[in-house]
Amino acid sequence: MSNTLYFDLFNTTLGWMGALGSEQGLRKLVFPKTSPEEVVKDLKANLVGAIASTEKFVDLRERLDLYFSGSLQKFEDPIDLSGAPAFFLNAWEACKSIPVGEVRSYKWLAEKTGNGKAVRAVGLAMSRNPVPIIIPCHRVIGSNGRLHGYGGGLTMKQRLLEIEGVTPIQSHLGL
Amino acid sequence: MSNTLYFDLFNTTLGWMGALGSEQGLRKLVFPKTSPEEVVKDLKANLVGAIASTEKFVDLRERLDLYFSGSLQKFEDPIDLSGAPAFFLNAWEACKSIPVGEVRSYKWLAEKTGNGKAVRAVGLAMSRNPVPIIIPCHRVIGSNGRLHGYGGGLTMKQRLLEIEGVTPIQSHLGL
DNA sequence: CCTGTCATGGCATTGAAAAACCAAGAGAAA
DNA sequence: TTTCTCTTGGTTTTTCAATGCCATGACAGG
Repeated sequence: MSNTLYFDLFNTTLGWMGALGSEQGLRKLVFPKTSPEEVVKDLKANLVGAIASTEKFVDLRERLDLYFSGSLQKFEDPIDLSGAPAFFLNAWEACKSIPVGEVRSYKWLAEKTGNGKAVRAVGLAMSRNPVPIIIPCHRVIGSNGRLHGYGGGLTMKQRLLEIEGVTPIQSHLGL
Repeated sequence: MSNTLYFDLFNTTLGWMGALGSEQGLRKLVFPKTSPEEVVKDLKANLVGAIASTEKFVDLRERLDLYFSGSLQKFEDPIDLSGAPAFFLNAWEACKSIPVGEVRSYKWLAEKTGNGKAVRAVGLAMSRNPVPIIIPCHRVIGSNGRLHGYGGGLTMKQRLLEIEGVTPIQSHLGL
C-alpha cells in the first residue's frame, strides 16, 4: 500500500474547490462551492490517509482559472480512475471526445459506448464522474435540449456551457 | 459511540501478555508470548480507537502472576463479552463452572450447554474464547483424555493444567 | 409546451441460501 | 494404541439472485 494520496483546497474565480490525487493522476475534483467547509464535506470520505499539499495542485488551479476565464480549451492533466467499473470508464472516455463548444445527448453517448438503450446507465455514469470539468460531463444534455441534471447544480452546468460559448439551445443534437 | 477502550502490554513470569477492555470489563487477553511484538500482532485488529493505560490493568497483572505461581485460584475480574453469539456465551459460561484442578470434555460442555451433539460447536466456541485463563478453556479436553487443541499451544495448555495440579491424565472424565 | 407513464441498462445494496470451517466423538479395522 | 471414516452443530464466509437506484427517452393526452 505505498500509494500515497495528496489533496488540497483552493479558491478560484468561481468559488472554493478541492482536489485529490495519487502520483498516477487526479482522482477527484469537487465543484466550486461558496465555502471550504462544503468542499471538505464532499471530500471527507476519501481523505482518510491523504496528506495536504498545495504544491501538487498549483498547476491545476492555474489552469482552472484560465478555463473559467475562457482562455483554456482543453485539460491534459493525467487522471487516475483505477477501480471504476468498465462501463463507467467507457462512458467517461466517450464523454471526453465531445469537443468544446458542443453538446451531446445521453443517448448519443450510449450509442457511442456500445448499447444505444443504456441511456439511464450513461446518466448514472455521468453522475459518478469523479473529475467534473476535466471530464466534461456538463456537455451532456437531454435529447430534447434540456440540461437535465448536474452534480454541481444546473446553474453551474449552464454557466460552464456559456463559458464554452454554447448558447442556450444550439447544436443540441450534435448529429 | 462513547465507549472508550483501554489496553496495555506487560511482562509476566510466563511471558509478554496484552489486555484490552472497556469500562464494563475485560474484552480480550492474549496468551503469554516471547516478545511484545507478537502480542501487538494478536491485538492490532482491536486497538483501533483504544488508548494505552498501564493503570487500568495493574491489578490484573498482579493476579495473573499470583495465578502463575499457584497462589491464586479464581479470577473475579468483570468481563465484557457483549456482541458475541448466544451459543458462545452459554458455552463460556458453562466453562467457567469447571472447578480448579479438574477437567471436562467437550461433550460434557455440550450437554451442559443444551445440545449434547454440538461438540464441535463447543470446540469452536473455546477456540474463540477472548479471555483465556479467566475463562478456563484450558480445562476442556477430549473425551479420550487427550488435550486436543489450544490457542496458546498445547504446551501452554499442559503448563496451565500442571499449575492447577492436574496430573497428566487424572480425572479426565469429570463425571 | 407540460405531465404522466412505461421500458430500458448498469451498478450498488440487500438478503437468503449454501458451503466452508473447527480445539470432537463414536465406531471399525489394523 | 493408532488411524481412518462418518456424523454432528454453530458460526462465518462466500455466492447469487432480487431490488432499488438514476443526471433518460419515447410516447400519449391534455
